[in-house]
Amino acid sequence: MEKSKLIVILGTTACGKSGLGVALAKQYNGEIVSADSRQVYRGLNLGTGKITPEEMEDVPHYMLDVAEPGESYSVAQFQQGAYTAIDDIAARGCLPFLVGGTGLYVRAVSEGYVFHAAPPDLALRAQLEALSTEELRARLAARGVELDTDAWNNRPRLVRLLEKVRNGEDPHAEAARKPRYDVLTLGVSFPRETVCRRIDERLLARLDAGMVEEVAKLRRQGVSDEFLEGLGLEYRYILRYLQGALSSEDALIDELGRAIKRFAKRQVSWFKKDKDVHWLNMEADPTAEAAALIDAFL
RNA sequence: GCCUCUGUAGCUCAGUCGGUAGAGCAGGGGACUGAAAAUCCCCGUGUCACUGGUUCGAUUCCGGUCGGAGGCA
Repeated sequence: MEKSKLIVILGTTACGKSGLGVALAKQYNGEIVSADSRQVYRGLNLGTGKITPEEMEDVPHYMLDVAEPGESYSVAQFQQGAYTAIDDIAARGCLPFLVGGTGLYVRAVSEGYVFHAAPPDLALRAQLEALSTEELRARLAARGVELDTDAWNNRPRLVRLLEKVRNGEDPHAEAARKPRYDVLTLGVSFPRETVCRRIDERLLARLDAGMVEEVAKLRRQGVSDEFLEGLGLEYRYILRYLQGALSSEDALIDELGRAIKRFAKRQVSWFKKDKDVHWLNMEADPTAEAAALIDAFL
């Protein structure tokens, strides 16, 4: 059976992925599946830079607002939902676009990560979380698990390894993948200085638009500080600002701006590993260039 | 005008009881298949303001010059 075609649009934050996605979707009778680990949550809008209903211009979007803030959500759930949405779009004869900046989520779908038996065990995690890092390592060593230096102090990863071992999964087994789609990957990016400038501008604009209030509102609705802290970036730093740990709006802008830029760098390191990305020239006409690539692909 | 403090990595500063120097932030590189905007790993040569002097040797001590901050008048 022939695989259905999927257009992936990835890139760092604040580079115009959403807009490009909508423009191309309209041109190709397409629909959009978001691949963003924070935009899956309802009510996280300004802080995640989520596309607004107006900006969607009637192009259907999927995998936005599919979880309640505070709820645990994982790549595997995302992959499942994205597969369903993409298959449905293709079945109706439309062209699916996967658009997003969460490297893991994009890749889980575009490369078809195969997830194993061990699902997250929240109770076990809570229990392991209480142990010292040495103890976590000791337990892994007792099970014959070898650690590389990158994971040595990485507690979430140590916990996950233990979780896998607990489920009889071999943590050293090669990660499996079963590509489900025929993929064309387009990348949007700007030189670092430009990305930084765009990040700063967008940050100020969203602050004006009421981003702080969005976080305050979530707290009022009962979303825990712990959850907000764990979301990182906007939610983490605005929370700290509301808690008084960041003394002024200037301090907030300063720290949050830096954090977003650091994040953009991590995104780049994720994406540049992928050799099949067609990086669009943003100085010229990225939509036209993308359209040419899509025409050739289809 | 006088007095005191100060001039060290892009920024903020630490330090060398004299043997050419190190942190945080920024920056760079990387890992990451069920928390991923999370989490973690690696990377620091800079005329130690300039200039004389003392010394085997000065960024470190002494003098001067030029910046900066404060105080007195």
